[in-house]
Amino acid sequence: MDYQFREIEKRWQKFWADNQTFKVDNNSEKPKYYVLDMFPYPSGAGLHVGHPLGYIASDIFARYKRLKGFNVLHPMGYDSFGLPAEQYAIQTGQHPAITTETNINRYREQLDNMGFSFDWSREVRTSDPGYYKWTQWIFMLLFNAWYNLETDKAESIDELIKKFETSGSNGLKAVSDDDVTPFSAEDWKRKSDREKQTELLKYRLTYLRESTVNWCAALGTVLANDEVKDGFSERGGYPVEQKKMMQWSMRITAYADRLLRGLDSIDWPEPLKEMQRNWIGKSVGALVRFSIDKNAFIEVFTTRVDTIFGATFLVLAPEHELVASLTTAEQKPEIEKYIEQTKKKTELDRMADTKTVSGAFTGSYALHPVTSEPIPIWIADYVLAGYGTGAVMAVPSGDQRDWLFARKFNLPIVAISDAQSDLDKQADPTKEGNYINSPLINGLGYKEATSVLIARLEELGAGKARINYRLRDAIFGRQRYWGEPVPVYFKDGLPYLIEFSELPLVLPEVDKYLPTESGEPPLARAENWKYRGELEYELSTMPGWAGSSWYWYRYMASKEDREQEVFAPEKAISYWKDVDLYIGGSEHATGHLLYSRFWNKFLKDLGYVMEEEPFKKLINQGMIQGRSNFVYRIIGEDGRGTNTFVSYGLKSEYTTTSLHVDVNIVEHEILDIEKFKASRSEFADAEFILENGKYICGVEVEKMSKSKFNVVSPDDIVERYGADTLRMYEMFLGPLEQSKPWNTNGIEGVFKFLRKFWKLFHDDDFNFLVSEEEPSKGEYKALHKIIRKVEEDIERFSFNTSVSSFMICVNELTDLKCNKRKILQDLVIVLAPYAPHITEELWTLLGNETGEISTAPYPVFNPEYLVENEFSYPVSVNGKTRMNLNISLSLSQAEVEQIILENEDLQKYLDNKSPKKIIFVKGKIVNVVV
RNA sequence: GCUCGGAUGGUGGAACUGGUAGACACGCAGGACUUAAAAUCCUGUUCGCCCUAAAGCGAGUGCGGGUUCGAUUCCCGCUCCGAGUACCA
Repeated sequence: MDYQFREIEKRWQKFWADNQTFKVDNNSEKPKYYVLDMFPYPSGAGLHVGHPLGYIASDIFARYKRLKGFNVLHPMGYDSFGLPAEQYAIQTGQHPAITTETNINRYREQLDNMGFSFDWSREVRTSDPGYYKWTQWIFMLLFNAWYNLETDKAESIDELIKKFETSGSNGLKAVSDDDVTPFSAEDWKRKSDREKQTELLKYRLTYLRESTVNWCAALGTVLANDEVKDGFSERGGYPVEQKKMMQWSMRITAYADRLLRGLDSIDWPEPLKEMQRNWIGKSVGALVRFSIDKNAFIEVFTTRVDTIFGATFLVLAPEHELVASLTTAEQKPEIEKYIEQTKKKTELDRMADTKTVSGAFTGSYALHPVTSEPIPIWIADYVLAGYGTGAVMAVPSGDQRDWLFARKFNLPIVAISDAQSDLDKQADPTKEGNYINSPLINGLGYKEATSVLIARLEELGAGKARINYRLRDAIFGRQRYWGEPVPVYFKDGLPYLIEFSELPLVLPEVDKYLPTESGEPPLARAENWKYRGELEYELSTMPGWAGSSWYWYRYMASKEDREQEVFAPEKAISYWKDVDLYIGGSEHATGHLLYSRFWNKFLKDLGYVMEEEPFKKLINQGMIQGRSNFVYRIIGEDGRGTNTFVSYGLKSEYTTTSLHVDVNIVEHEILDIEKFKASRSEFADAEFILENGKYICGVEVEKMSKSKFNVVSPDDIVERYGADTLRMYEMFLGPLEQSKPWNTNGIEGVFKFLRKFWKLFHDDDFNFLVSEEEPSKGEYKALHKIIRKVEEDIERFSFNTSVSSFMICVNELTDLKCNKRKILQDLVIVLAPYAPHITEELWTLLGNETGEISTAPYPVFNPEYLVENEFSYPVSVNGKTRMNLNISLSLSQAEVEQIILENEDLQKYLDNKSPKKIIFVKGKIVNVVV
């Protein structure tokens, strides 16, 4: 039989499902290995050919590790709460659960079609109450926790209450809201229950607070910073504005430093780590107070306290709380006008317009903390209310923005270092040279100056060293329906957790998925919610990242384990520990991957998990872009489109307009004219101007999307070439981490390879036939070359070069007409991770027990077969290639040198001079220097 | 603007710590089989020169320098492309 890929693949996929071949056990003597994919959101469009790239890579790795004797956890699930299903529900009234279920079934079908070795018994769905019960549980843990800076970890809120009871807030080192006021143990005891709860809320790791949030009116919800891109929502692209609202937040800032430090201990791509570092945005500097009068002062944050003597004015953000009280009567109109102006600017304008310098003078002055000189106070929108203290000391000689501002408003520019130059043209932020015009630090360099100054400021009570982070606490509530309900109810306006025994707090049914007329979230419509009427429930739901911030632990719980009342059994967690290899896109750098690290650290602090970091090694697979094809319609003289299309190469001779054409009717840029005519009635009688008898289409690389007719479904490829070809071809396309456009130009080559491989085991009449003969040395050499190569490639995630090596190996064996069992059996195992179906079939034909290839022993590389006695290789003289020498590897270096000296041909090139130097590389002589 | 990647034939891409650049595949050209086509197989394919052939010569990894016996690989400067980020004090 010829290579009947569809029949083989379907049969094995069924076999694996029926036999639960990839079901993994938590009790094993084998070493563990955890290979994880970022689980998908099941969208209505299904998978396109770009989605499985990472899954294929992880599947190859998982299968390889299994063959290598590891107990491999390789699960899959769905991040099934999310906006699209809800938007669809709003439009059609269909419950998001139904939409989600349908989409999941479609995803599953597509995934199964590609022969992945997932343990589906461990599947998770974030929208499943049995799952989100534990998401809610983690929320409750966070609510019941505070961050102790002394022990540098999260602790139970009961510990904090004990501290308050014994010593009040005295000596407490904790992460909290800014507005905490000190109190004694007696004060605490005198507080009412309500007051106590209000105080505790300022310490809880998830808390309710009025804060400025990103409000997206079109989506009717708030968004986290990472869900906003350039002033628009990431999902849907709707405008986002700033709004003050009472909101749930997560105190991720408590973990800022640990999140930063942890990056050094994990094997992640450097760009990704860099993104997280920037997002956390640690800056080391100082807080400095500029006093206004005896009772009031302006506090600024600066990373360059050494430039303080160059500070010639202060600038406040227009929203700064002191602006109103600082504005003098005569400056009032100007200030008000300016604030009015900045309010009108949207967030977008403000970002786009970074060149215009604008501001207004308040009329007030503050005193320089060291020199006591009066310094004018201005406001300007280049100072952000949300960062630092919302106020800066402006040093025009050292900071370009301050310099521009000083120029525009005629404020003095004072040089502070003898190394500064060109101050009339621009600011010079150099740290070189020695300070001038700086009373305390004149003559000193950067390093000493900073510590001298901070010491002095501390002495004066006017400043202190301070580390500032750009990272904000994460807004946690969403005014949406399709998410996890927050397990909280309110009493007297204060939040309380519902009882653990009431979990999961199941998402109630609603009549519509829209906010209520009074603007409350959709959950306000839920009339039959349990305890509704008794309890005033929190009406917002959790954000998309909640369910994905711990899901890898749920996979550790086997199906049986999930009956237990734990998120994952302790025993399972201590066996699997962490994810050894995580594969997914880099777009989650500042979202999912940061939140997951945060929750993981928190769970570690409370002793629920073992490791400080959840994902030891991470690989970003590149995006597969779409490759759009175009036809060119000729524009007639009347300016309207004709029904004549001109081939790409000739289009410059006409006026044309380009039209996307479905990539599925184009092959090697040649349009299938018949299919094109049939595709739409208006094209039925289209005419074509051809080149060389063909219609050549134009090409462009774009994102894969339905509207561009460039979506290629994996199902079509599987139907045509088989899953094994698809898997190998996606790997063959290029390095895993690189983004590349999809094209099928080379897929035939991979398909041919698999068929050749199949033919090795069959005679000319396609009857299975292998020889029991002892293989030759050459045959062993071909085999062991591939064993070594594939091992090396897989270990460094260079799957593309492996595919090439397989092709070389099979070509060599074909040339040798090798059909020896001893060679082929090992080759099957080495290829199995890449092409699991065909290898499983051949494994069975070879007489092995069916379905057991995944537990076969991986062949051991034997270097003996690769040693060659005679090498012929080029030898250079002074770096120029001259001639080939035959030299035995077994000779010593001295003997080789002797041969060179005696070689007449080589001597000619050496002009009979004796070589100065003979260069050996790995025992080979490569160059002779005269 | 800042940070991080990248640039190799007609195309996708190999070359692991500096050691025969262009593996492998696609495409293209020629050939075999065939009445013909498809499929399959074989040969050639970086560019230029030379050529009856065997062979030979020269250039060549975005551009310009440098280190080295030797550079796609390391260093300096530049150009272009991609990603992230953006008034962060």
